[in-house]
Amino acid sequence: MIRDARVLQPEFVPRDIVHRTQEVNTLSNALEPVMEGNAGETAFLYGPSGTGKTCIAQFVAERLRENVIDINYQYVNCWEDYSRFKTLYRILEGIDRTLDIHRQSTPKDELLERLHAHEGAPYVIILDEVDQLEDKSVLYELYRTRGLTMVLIANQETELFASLNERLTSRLRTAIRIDFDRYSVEELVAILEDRVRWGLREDTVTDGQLELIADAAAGDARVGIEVLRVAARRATQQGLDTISDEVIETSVSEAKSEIRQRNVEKLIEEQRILYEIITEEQEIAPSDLYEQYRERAEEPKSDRMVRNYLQKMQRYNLIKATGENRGRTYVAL
DNA sequence: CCTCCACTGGAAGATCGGGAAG
DNA sequence: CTTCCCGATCTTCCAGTGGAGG
Repeated sequence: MIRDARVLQPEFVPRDIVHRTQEVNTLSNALEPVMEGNAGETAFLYGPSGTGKTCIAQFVAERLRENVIDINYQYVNCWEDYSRFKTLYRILEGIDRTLDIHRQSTPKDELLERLHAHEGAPYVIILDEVDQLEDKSVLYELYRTRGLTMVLIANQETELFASLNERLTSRLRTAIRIDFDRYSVEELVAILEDRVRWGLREDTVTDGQLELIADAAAGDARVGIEVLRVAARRATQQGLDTISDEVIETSVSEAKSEIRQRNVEKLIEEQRILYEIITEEQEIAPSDLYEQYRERAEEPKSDRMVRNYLQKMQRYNLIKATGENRGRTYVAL
């Protein structure tokens, strides 16, 4: 059934983009000066998750690298590398192969100095989930770095700019802005068809079934591809030659819970205790939550730290805080 | 309406762990 | 070995906020 499992992985970047040609062209134009060895325009990619922002940024950057011999390119996920240090470290990794990766502590600001000292080929960096950056001033420092071209990815413009200071805001106002809307069912079907062509054997799934998947994914390609992956795996386990409607139906919820499970696995012990309490209670007031946590944890952290944990869990879309101040409750999703 | 106080989240400083320097 | 420096984590303190309950 499955011909090439990599094609069904979430991080897979296809050889051809079947939609979003407008967005691809706009981003290509922004990066055009890199072809002549100059810095490109700063580009902003906005849109909900699963609308192809990351995919298109990587696609355009990869294509650029194929056409220009002398170019450096690095993808940074600011969700994982959220601190100033980690971000700069990751960016340096893209140009400085001799950087001693075992060295945990470096003299203060040596990272930025090294980056500024770098002279040579144009450097294109993609900063994904840039709104997750703890210290946004690093963006200003990067903006000022010669020869550096930034592609910034975030969910919402207003949310991102709210966390930036004026100096940075006015600079970034001139950046090229590209909006990504949710995929329509037809577009999503086309994307899934493409994955099926490369990832699965022929005639294992009908167009009608892809429509079913696209419909359940509600414009989110990540969910759609995950459903396809789970369905193909299930059908294989059941010894089927083709994917049945029944398999798709059960795969939708399984795919969604697998996406959630992957996030739960990223939690540390303390956060998992909190997640457990909240899922048991469904909805809980802050003081009750703090109390129950103190009872269950072997060495409970302070309430302030618990609030930090809760914020992180909200970003993972595992829980939700409703209401403000006294009216606040935490709800399991 | 007003007051109270539970709750949030920023700021500053302490502590931890690991690596480098002496 | 000790001392210093770093980033990360955590605590302490606290100002600001707005819903609950008189």
